[in-house]
Amino acid sequence: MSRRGADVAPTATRVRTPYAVAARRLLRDTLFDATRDELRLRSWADITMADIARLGGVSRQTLYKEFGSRDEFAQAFVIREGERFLEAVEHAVREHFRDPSTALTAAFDVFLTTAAEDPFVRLLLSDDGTAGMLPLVTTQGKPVVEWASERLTNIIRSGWPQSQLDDVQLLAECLVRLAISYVTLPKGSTSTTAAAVLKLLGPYIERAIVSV
Amino acid sequence: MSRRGADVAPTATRVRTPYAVAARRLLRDTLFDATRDELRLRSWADITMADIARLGGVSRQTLYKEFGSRDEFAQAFVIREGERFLEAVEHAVREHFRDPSTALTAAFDVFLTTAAEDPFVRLLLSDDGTAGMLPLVTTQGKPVVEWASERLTNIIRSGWPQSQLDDVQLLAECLVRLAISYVTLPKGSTSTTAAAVLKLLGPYIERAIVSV
DNA sequence: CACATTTGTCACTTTAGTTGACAAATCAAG
DNA sequence: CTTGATTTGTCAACTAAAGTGACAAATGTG
Repeated sequence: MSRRGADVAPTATRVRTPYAVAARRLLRDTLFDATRDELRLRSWADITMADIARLGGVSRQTLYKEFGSRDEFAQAFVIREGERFLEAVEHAVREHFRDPSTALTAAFDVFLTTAAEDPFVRLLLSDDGTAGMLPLVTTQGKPVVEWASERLTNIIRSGWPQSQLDDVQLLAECLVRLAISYVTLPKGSTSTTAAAVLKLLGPYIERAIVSV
Repeated sequence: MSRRGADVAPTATRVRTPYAVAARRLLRDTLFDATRDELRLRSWADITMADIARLGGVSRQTLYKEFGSRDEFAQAFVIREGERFLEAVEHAVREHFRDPSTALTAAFDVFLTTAAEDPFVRLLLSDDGTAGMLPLVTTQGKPVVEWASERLTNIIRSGWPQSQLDDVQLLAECLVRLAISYVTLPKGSTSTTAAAVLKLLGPYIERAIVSV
């Protein structure tokens, strides 16, 4: 078993997550989890970087090395929390990948429902303003919106590959923005909202996605 | 939030696994998992330490640092695999913690069944002799037996705290030895075997565990 | 305004993991 | 049973990751 190049035999070897990669993810997850738990007790403003490091069993320095600053950490944290919703959305879309309209409605509904029930989101909304993390999905929400839009774009494109990229990007970004808006400021039931959004975007979808 | 001594407040703070600990466990798990998968393709004798390290995405040296030698690694691996069975056993015991006899029968049965269905155990038994890992649970099985005995002792003692320690240790060790024996060389159905063992050990249990 | 805390950064130490090398043991082939 | 190749186990030297203590600058808070 010499150590040159393509070793042994490529016998359908499943891609194994190498330790180094897994360890990095573990580090991030540990810190994220610590933060989420701590957020149940204290507001984001009250939690210092030193706290997070200590709770994760890591030095403050490693925390800063992994995430450049307090803000970056918060961004990453919000995105990680958001991933849960995007997974729900992805699932909902895949169940209706033939009919874009139904898919949109189902996905939007699922998103709003999941979000409304999520403890972290409730915390985020019960926020009195300056103290918490709310700005991270609104005034300073650029990274989150960009991330979610890209994620959603991929979901849509994987279901409707014939669609035009920029059309989908536009749709995805606006959907993300609407979703955030309706989560932070709900109006009516989730299904009503979903139906309304479909009414609004249905025609565009008809043109850009369906009839290509 | 000064950084002295017992910080903040001991507000029922759940014990969070610190990163360093989790990372170490991750390292071991990564290597164990790699080995288990590889064992489906090649025999233990054919798998070199270099292979394991490479599959785990780690240098051969770290592998040796974590486990002193090939043998120690194998021991640890077998024990990790065995942990699954002990969990099943623990569960079975806890369901009958009032009646030792029933607990024993159920646990023994569950153990034999779980083991018989386990892919790794099947591999271990389909072993032609010198090539595989079989010696690790028999002729060189001291660490495994000791580990399993201690584990089982704790399970029993947690259910029957009034029992005498050495009585339980004896019982546990013999149960472990019998279990290994009946796994490697089955005879009759699992329930028949379990009943037979109960018949054998029932009187001892009656004396040592029940009537104290 | 003055005081205390927190952030972000730096230079330094320690620790974990990598690399390449090597003798000794093991094994396969002739 | 001897040769040659492979593998094991160990080493010292190197690199990367994390920890430590200190500090100025920013930020709050009374």
